Amino acid sequence: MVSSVAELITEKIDTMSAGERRAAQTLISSYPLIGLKTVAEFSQQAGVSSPTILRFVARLGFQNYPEFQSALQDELAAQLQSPASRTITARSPLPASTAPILEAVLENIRETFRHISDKQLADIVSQLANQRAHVYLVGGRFTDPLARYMAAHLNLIRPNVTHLVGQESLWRDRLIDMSKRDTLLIFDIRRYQDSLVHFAEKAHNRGATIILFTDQWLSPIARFARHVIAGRTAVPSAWDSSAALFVAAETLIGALTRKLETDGAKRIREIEDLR
Amino acid sequence: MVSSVAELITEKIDTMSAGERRAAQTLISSYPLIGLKTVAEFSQQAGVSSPTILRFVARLGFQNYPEFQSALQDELAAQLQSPASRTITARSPLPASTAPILEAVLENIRETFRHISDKQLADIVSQLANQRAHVYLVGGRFTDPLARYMAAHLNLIRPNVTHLVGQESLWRDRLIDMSKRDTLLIFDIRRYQDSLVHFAEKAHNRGATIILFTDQWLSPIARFARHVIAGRTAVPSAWDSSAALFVAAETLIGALTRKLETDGAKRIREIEDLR
DNA sequence: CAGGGGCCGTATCGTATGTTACGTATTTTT
DNA sequence: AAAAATACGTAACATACGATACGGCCCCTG
Repeated sequence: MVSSVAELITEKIDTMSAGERRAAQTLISSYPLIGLKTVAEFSQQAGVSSPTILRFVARLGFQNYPEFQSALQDELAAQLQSPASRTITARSPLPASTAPILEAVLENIRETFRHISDKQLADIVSQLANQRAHVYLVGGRFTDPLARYMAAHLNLIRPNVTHLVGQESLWRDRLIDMSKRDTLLIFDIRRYQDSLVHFAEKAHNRGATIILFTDQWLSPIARFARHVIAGRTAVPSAWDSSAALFVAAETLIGALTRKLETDGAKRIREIEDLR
Repeated sequence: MVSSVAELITEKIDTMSAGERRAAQTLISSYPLIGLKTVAEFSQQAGVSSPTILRFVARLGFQNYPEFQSALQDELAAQLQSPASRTITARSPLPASTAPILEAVLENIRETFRHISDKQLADIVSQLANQRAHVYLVGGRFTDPLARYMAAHLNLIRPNVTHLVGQESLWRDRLIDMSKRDTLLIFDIRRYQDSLVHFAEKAHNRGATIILFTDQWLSPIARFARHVIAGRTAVPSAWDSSAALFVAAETLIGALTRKLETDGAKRIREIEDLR
């Protein structure tokens, strides 16, 4: 099995003619970006004609140019997805140690936050800072604990926080209480649960603002969400990792606490007194 | 001067309509590859129509779609040029406000695993691998979600897993079922809860093996525990961070899955069939 | 030196892609 | 509550792109 186009080239370059070799070398010299541009640009860059490029692509075994481009894009996707994966696969196929998973998790967290801007965070925080509006939290099979964790903290720093538990039919009863200014915070990663999607849609129809924590492939709920936090979940393991979402949730809690600290400090003191 | 398309998006996202935001979120979630594909594919992926994609591109300030694609390709070229530049760009876009907390969390995770040996992990895993023995999980105020998360996974890969919920009096009733070979997995961080300590002591007296997830100052339960995972929790925030413990829990799940994969794979398949 | 085969570019064709106009639904405003 | 404005999708359009047929050139061979 040959995985990368680059390997394919080195494999077949002996069977190529002069013009095709020029195409190959041009592609390798700025791999793989030239290949993503049009045939015309590629040919001009290589100093050959368009048909030569197409013959070059055909010799690599691709049926047509778009198929060749798709292969390059898939490679690129694999590279960009987890930069750590290169070093991982470079070492050993099945390491007994936990280091690879750990590195992947750390990289996931970093990558996740690279796509979260200050402004987005600030918007979400101010949405959650409206203490008169209700905040509802709900999660899926594996993410419900995240919702629970966040609800436990939110309950401390502001009123009107509800974690929706148990059966879906129980959630539905709370829909009636949701109004335009309320917020629904949903956690949903693969495999996305129909029940969550339906619930999100209904809440959306009632005008609630939806904040979605999901994975990088985006739950269908993204369609209804005002804000989307897309966390990286891929790790070299049988399971996905929710660590990045967990850290994102913690960060949100921290930011909200800072924003509400004047009110919040008083509230927390009162709660402590009650214990 | 605005360099990256990603920055452009965060800058203009609140001037966008719902459909355009979907496009933006989709692009960011798998940045930037979807933007290199055709308008049709992009629109389908985002769940909107082609014109919406084009309106989205236009709002970002591009004259037409190819110009937008060129911008993405130029970015990609700059990134791919030097592998070192990736780590550079990896730092700068991190949101300023969350950066300190984020760095602290990452360092906490790394530091936590520095104190966990492969042998310790292996010992815990083989303790949990005994499928005939029961595994009980319980957590404190903020750590109960961690216990719940772990229980959700453990339940999939082995039988006889019980997450103890609700009032302490309910836990006590399970003590009678605990025997010498059973395992109690406890999460407890500051402030350590008396109820958990008492429960751990009683379980210990009945001969159960206790695995403790705690913070670096060690819960008093450590006295009774056979294994202790001490996670770093300190972050520059009002709250402690349980992220390191969360990752440790995920790692344990992963390691156990690998150990039980022959049995586990069959079990998971059966569970899938039942859904 | 004549003949043949392979290589490459020019020019043309069909099609997939980006673009735009228009109508409908939804939301917002008065 | 009505009307205006905005947002979104359907469908028709034009362009630009990839594909292909064809002809000339070079090199190798007899």
